Amino acid sequence: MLSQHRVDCDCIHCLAKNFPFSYLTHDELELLDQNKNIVNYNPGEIIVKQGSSMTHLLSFYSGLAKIYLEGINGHNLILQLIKGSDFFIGPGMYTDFKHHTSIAAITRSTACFVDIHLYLEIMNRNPAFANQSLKAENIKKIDALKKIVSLTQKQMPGRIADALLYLHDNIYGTNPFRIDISRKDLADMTALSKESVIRILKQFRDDEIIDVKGSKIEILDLAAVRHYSEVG
Amino acid sequence: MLSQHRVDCDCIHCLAKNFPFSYLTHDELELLDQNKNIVNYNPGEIIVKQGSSMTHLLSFYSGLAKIYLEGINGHNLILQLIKGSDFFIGPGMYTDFKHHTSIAAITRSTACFVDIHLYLEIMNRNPAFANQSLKAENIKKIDALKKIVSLTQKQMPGRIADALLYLHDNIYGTNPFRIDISRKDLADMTALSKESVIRILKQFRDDEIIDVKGSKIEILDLAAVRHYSEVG
DNA sequence: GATCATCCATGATAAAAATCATGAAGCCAA
DNA sequence: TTGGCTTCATGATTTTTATCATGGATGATC
Repeated sequence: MLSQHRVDCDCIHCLAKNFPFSYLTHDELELLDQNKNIVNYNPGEIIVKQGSSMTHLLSFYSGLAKIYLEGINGHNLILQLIKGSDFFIGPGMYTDFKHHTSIAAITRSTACFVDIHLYLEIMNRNPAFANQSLKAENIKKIDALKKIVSLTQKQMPGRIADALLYLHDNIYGTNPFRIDISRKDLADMTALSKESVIRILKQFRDDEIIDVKGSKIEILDLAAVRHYSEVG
Repeated sequence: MLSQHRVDCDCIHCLAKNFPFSYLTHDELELLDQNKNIVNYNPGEIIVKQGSSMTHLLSFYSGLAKIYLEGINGHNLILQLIKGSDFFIGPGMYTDFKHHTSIAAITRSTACFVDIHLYLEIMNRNPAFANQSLKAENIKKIDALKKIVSLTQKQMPGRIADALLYLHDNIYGTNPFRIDISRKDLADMTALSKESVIRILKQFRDDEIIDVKGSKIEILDLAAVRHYSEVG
């Protein structure tokens, strides 16, 4: 049944459009194509495990997955969601060459793996691509700083507002949107307990800021959500 | 009185030893040397202001400073301390070319500024240096991930333990050590209130894990501190 | 369609941490 | 030395959030 996934892709047409791969030459893309490795995943399956060796880089092809930190006492913290056509380089690159986060599929997903040695080779001979990779990494670092502020300086309504805005702006892009993640995942995104998540969602619904029906969420008052996000 | 600071340095002898500058050629170091800009700061003075344009990069020459995020409602969060010979590239590099953190002197400090265009030029023509810069940035990103875990999943004793270990291992390197930062700064490092910091320090002292006399801190039971750091 | 498992929801309670209030101690400057 | 200022310290109280307990809804499986 996994054959329903489309796996016959080539890097020239797939990666060429994506930042930072748009800076690669045709030859370099063909090199990647000959060394790629496509894998399908069912919901819940682990794609990358924190602590394992970083032998390949991940170009996420389709589906939805969560990038998360395995913390203390079994607590996970979801750093970001990743959807079709996102490229992922972990911070273990150039340092200890281990994965410092885990990635798990939320929906059925397809991922494309690129050998890390090939990536390094291309990095060394294509400075423009190296610069753009730096840029991509720094954007993630800015996001991480925002996340630290959100998680340490905002209280529950502000953090839930941030999660709702993230899902709306970055993942689904529609309103209403149907979330594929559980309340537990929302809790792991906001570093709250799942009961607290449910309580704030109920409070937002009672205040007619959002409408929640199961997994379907509609933002009724975007300005109010943004306000909660800003004041904390 | 600022003339007490030594300001007659040259990049060839100063930067050549420091990662990632050890990967630069003699000519490149001379280029830096001709374009450097040395500034002295008194305690409390702002060296880099969050939100300002990133026109120069900072090579911290001597003293002690704090790199912090200006958050919500006047709350600051100290990400790291920076001491002599540390090089600082912010995540605004390659993205919006703005500073996303502020840096303020804690003790009298001297900083050396490098024009960003020059840095970018060297990055483009020296791939080995570019790779090492990536490495330096990724090490900071790993630290940021650890910080997120510390601040979101550990409670007060674990976070204070982390701060004590950071000061001991990374900043002062001696035991006992005399901290230059206030209790308020410790609070900003751990995202706690200053009263809570004082209470945990007192608890650690009562438990004979540390000895605190004003700004002098001695770790009496390093294993206990590490244990608090690990279990949260 | 009954059973089981998982997720969602909600109230009651407990724990964690912030805030408030108040002094004490240290440090300068006049 | 005195007064003023900042930092440090500590107890009382309140706020915030997690945990616990329980029940309902939903969905898959046989």
